[in-house]
Amino acid sequence: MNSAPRVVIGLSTVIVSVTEDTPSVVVTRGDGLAGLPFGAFDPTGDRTLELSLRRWVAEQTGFEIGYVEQLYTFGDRGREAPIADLMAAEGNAPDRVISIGYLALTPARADLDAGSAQWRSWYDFFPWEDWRAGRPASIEAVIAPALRDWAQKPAVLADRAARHARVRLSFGLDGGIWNEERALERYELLYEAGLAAEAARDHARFLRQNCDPLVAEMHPAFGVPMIGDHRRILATALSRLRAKIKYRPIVFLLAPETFTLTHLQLIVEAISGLSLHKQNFRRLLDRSGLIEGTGRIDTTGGGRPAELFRVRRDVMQERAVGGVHVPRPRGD
Amino acid sequence: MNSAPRVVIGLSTVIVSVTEDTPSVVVTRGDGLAGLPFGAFDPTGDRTLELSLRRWVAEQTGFEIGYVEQLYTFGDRGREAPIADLMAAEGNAPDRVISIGYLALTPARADLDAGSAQWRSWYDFFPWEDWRAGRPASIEAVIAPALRDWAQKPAVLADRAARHARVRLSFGLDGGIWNEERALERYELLYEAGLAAEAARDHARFLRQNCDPLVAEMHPAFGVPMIGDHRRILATALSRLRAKIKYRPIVFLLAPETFTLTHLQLIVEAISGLSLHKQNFRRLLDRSGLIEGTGRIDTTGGGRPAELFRVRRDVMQERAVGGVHVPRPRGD
DNA sequence: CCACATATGCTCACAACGAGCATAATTGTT
DNA sequence: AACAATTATGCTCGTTGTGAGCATATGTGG
Repeated sequence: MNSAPRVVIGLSTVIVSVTEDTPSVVVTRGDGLAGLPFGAFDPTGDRTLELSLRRWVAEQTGFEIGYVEQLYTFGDRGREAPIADLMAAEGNAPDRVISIGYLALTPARADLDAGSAQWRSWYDFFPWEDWRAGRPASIEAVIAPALRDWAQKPAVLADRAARHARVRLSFGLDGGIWNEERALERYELLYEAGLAAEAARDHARFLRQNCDPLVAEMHPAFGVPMIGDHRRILATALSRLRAKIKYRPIVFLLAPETFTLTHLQLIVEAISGLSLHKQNFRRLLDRSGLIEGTGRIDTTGGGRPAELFRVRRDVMQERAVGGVHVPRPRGD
Repeated sequence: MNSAPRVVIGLSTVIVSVTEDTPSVVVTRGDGLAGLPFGAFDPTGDRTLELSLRRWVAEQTGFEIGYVEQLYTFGDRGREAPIADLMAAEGNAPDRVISIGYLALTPARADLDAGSAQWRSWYDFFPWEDWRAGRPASIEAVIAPALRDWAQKPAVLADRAARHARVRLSFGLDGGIWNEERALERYELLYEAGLAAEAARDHARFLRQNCDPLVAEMHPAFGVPMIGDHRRILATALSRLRAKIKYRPIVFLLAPETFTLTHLQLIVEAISGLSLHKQNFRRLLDRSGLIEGTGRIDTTGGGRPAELFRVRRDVMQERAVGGVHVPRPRGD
């Protein structure tokens, strides 16, 4: 009965939280390989996509998520969402899986219910994205050479030039400037160049080979792989969050009720992967009018105690803008 | 046979072009009510969503689209994509329709093939969004009173306050500032307030009534309605384009090969719905380094002839940013 | 009392930007 | 030919934004 093709909508969520200086995401350990929380949309039951998402995230991880936004819808054949495998294992393989990625932000690292989910730094998956202590050495040592090799491959000169330009632009090599927002672009480039473990897996799968090349020797500089298209979705979340933090006051969704300015700065630095000028960060926040001091003081730090601030929720909504302005290097 | 639920992926495209000072989109006339070009994704045939889109846009309108980006995926029950009706009419009703909106930009208004498609100003659908000649009178005269009525309806004080705040924020009433990027927010508000004709239709449909309330008397200030969720997708496109034009050099995708600076300014003004300061616009473009003068001159204008410029395509790619900076009013 | 650490306040130079004046090069009119 | 009308282009001026760094305040532990 070859009636209508079976389409399944897979929803995957990047749940982000920052503790101290670590930006964490919820991953499911599952069969050893990390993955995002995911589930299938119920076409007959769920009224909206987002409600569906909230429902099964609560079921799976045991806590209610607050802020959620849609990231992107993927539908490439050959880069299927892991729900495809799950259903195939049940002898229920769909003709096609459409994968919708979501981003959720939570202030504190809420305790996770089951043992199947845990928090993990997103820089485990993208080591090259953390520039807080300067440019990661592995870029020049490992990633750049591999990408240059890839760029040299095409026979036609123009193709080589195009590849070199892409490498230069996305990774800021050869005097180019680093743009932290281009995280997705960088991951996609590594995937295309066969330097993401997922690329080898998808390729083997396409050839219907039965090996599991994810265990193949891949240099740690290229990060920890994930199931299905989940690292792609995570990279999308990274890019979106880094861009949005600049023009919308969403940092506060990641901060606790009261916080010191240093605390807030650590969150922004964790997200953007850059280190910021302390005094200017304070000035910016001061002028934004988005926060107000509580009289209280935090004495847990080493030096002079810091004042605790809180968000002015009334102003939050009003503000069209209200980002935190990650600086560009000037004349450098 | 109630086996697997039938899910259909509908793709709709907002194809944008600007001629003179009119931002146009391709709409299909169809049964009298305007709609965007749309089609169903073929789960077994098409390799990617975007390829599917390009294929049937070419089939339907007869020209190849260039730049395309995904907007958003809608799945609300009760606000279905028009493909649901189309399939239902064929006795082939799906259990659920997921609607993915796309935005395409073309420089010139390419000739449309069949008679079923035509270009139309997007301000026909959103008259309140055009502030180029100052604040539209219909906002204060028609829209604001209707929204204030709606905001007064709830019995609980807090609900009324919340509604008033939303109205004030999105439409910049009572001293609030107008943010042209919030086009989607404004349309959604009008829909929720029952001031978009589509809301009445969806409501009647939900009640399984058979009337067609779209023909009901709705003041022209609320704009021309569209089939299905297409005006929602169009509003999404408007918001996205207005935001993106500020930080990415995408204006040039809407401009011809060579153009005068005034021409470019007209495009930006048409998109943003605002009028800009001429000299500052020039200075900004000059400093961006994104364009270069051809020696040639355009004499079609009334006064002093203007120099023709072209894009420096090499620089286009390099630039992380490169928007056109629509100004905020200062101290107003 | 001192070294140390962190928080907080302030200045300075320069870039970005909103606004408007002035000038240049056309066409059409008297 | 002089002049108004129109549009393009060049420039200035004052204000605000911002990168960078110095200086001071306030806690801790020797």
